[in-house]
Amino acid sequence: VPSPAKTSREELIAIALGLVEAGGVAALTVSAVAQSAGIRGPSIYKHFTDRMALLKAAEIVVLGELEAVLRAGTSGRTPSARLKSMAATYRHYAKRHPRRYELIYSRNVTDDPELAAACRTAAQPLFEELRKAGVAERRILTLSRTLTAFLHGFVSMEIVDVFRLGGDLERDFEESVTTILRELQ
Amino acid sequence: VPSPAKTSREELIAIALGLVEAGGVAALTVSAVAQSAGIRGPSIYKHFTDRMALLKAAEIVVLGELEAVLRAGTSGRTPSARLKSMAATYRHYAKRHPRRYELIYSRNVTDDPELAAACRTAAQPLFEELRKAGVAERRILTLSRTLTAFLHGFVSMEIVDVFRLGGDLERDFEESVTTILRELQ
DNA sequence: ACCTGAACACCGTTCAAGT
DNA sequence: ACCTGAACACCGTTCAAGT
Repeated sequence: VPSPAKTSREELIAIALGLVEAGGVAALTVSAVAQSAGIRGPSIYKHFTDRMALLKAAEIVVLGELEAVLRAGTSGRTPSARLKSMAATYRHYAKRHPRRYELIYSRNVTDDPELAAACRTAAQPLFEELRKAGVAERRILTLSRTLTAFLHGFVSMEIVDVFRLGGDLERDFEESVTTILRELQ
Repeated sequence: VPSPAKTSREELIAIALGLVEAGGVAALTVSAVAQSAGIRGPSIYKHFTDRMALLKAAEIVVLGELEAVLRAGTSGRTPSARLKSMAATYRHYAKRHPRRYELIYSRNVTDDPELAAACRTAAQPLFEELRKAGVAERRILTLSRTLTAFLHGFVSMEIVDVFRLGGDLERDFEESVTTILRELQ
């Protein structure tokens, strides 16, 4: 006689994301997820092997969301304009959802093939734009690394507020992107 | 009748750094530090207000170390060569001490004036080199942000091994730095 | 002044028992 | 098949008691 499911994998992931959004990665505890779902802590283990698996599932959702946001936020006529709008979109996503963003790079899970695939998917829009921009094939990987490293570094330092030295962050961000993409005329 | 001190603030910080080096930030527990120092967990609170204070003290040590390493590792005749060697030094420090590096950006402590001061100190060598390189004063803050954001982003993605797409990371790093510093003739 | 054991409220996780 | 309570080994932290 099976006991009826009070929740589902999908609902648990949604709850997990809500907890992260509200209180950061540390707030994503097995007990808190269970409580929100109306079950007891141990029951979580019927849906996920452990807390890390829950974290991983949430990370994959965020990476998919980021990809969609990047695609939707990229506009402009020139390749340069499109890449700049994509960079701005990346930054705004991270600033609007700092907890979700930090989840991606919290690296609780390492060396996971599914997560690696999700990372590549999230990076896809950038590759496509660089290709459309006519960047030489052997230059694409390098330039994408320059840009993603800068974007990740800038927004994570901004979220954490390392930039306490004043100045105009909007302007600095734009000038930085312009510097990095200078070769695109 | 005072009970004799079995340890000191300095020893506890050294132990804390050793634990981070060995097992990451999560391995820095109050009990583990206490055990290494030959005292019981609760006694830690006679030396530090809480675990965060211990973390903060360790972070400050690492930031000081980073500054010293950057100063020692910067060489070359031209401004461009000096900045490139500083960038390479930064990367090598992070790769050699990934756990210590991640401690700096783990951001367990936020909005702390002492920590902010230590961050500024660690960033000082870069400002000095940019100034020596003759970069216009109103451009220094922007360019330093471009470079530090890139450096932090690159090494943290490298540590975590997001770069699973092959290619030559050494070359990509150097080309990226060259791109960012292009304006230095 | 510093160290201690006992205690508290929390973790993640396992497991036998329920339905 | 899923949920439960009890249990375990861990956290960080407080506090009264020791010296």
